[in-house]
Amino acid sequence: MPELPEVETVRHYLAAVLPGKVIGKVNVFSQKQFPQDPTLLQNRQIKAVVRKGKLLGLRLDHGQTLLIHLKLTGQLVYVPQLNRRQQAVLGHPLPFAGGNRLPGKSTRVVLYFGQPPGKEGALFFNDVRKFGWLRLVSDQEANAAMAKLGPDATSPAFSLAYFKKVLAGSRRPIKIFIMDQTKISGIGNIYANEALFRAGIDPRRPANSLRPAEISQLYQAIRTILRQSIAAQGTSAADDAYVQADGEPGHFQQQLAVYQRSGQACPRCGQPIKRIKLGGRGTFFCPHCQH
DNA sequence: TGATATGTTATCTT
DNA sequence: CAAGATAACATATC
Repeated sequence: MPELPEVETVRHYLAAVLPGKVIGKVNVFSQKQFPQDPTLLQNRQIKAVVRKGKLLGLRLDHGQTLLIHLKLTGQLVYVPQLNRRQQAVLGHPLPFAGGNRLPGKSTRVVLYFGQPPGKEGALFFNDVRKFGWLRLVSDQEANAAMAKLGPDATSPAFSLAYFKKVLAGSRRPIKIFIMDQTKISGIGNIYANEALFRAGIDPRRPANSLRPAEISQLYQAIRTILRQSIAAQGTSAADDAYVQADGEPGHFQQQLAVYQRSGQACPRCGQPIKRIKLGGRGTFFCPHCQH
């Protein structure tokens, strides 16, 4: 699942290779996901790669930004060298993209860089479930879209004081609350479960029922988990399409304590991890350690 | 075969 | 009116 650490890992990689490159040919295989005229991107130079929460943006010249959301199964893979048929061959199969060749079965949009197309590499947007999207907007519109999101969970704007304030105003289950992108952006199902385990808090607790010490623990847990996952290049869980921008999986799945571990031993107490549904979503926790 | 998983948003309900 | 709950989206997998 591309959540904050996964999107940040992709952003970090792309920020090292894309700025300065000029978009040449653009292929759109799924119009629903990029409904605009592909030629609008032609001959445009990439200036920077930005992110807030799970939303990515390629800042272009002419005061425009290509916003990208990976949703559930989106992948952004950059390949520096293409063969004569404009194909990329990776060292190993790409989960959900249908093998190790790009474009593949689930490739939806391709941006080719340089002239002839692909001479300076290509960026492949793959997405099995077609929930992800690309949208070219003005910088102002991009800023507005990002302003609609709550403070990024890794930014200073997400302060303990802010967290206390917004929690006080909601009776929703704490797990659902911390996944609300308008309150805090970047936390999805994996890290909501992991942060609550680390903080020892039951995911069903009403947000406004947390005591100051618990809020503090959860705040620290969120920051720690996200930092550790970014350091591990994100989580490529079971049945998860997430890969880094070079096509390699992340490593944080090795450190997961509860996510997708129902029935297995809690790493702290050894009791089995339980799975319930909250807001229609899978929720994993240790009934013995989380209250 | 049909239930399941998932992030976000539109829409419905309280 | 606002907060909260739920359906819808797409598709591979079990």
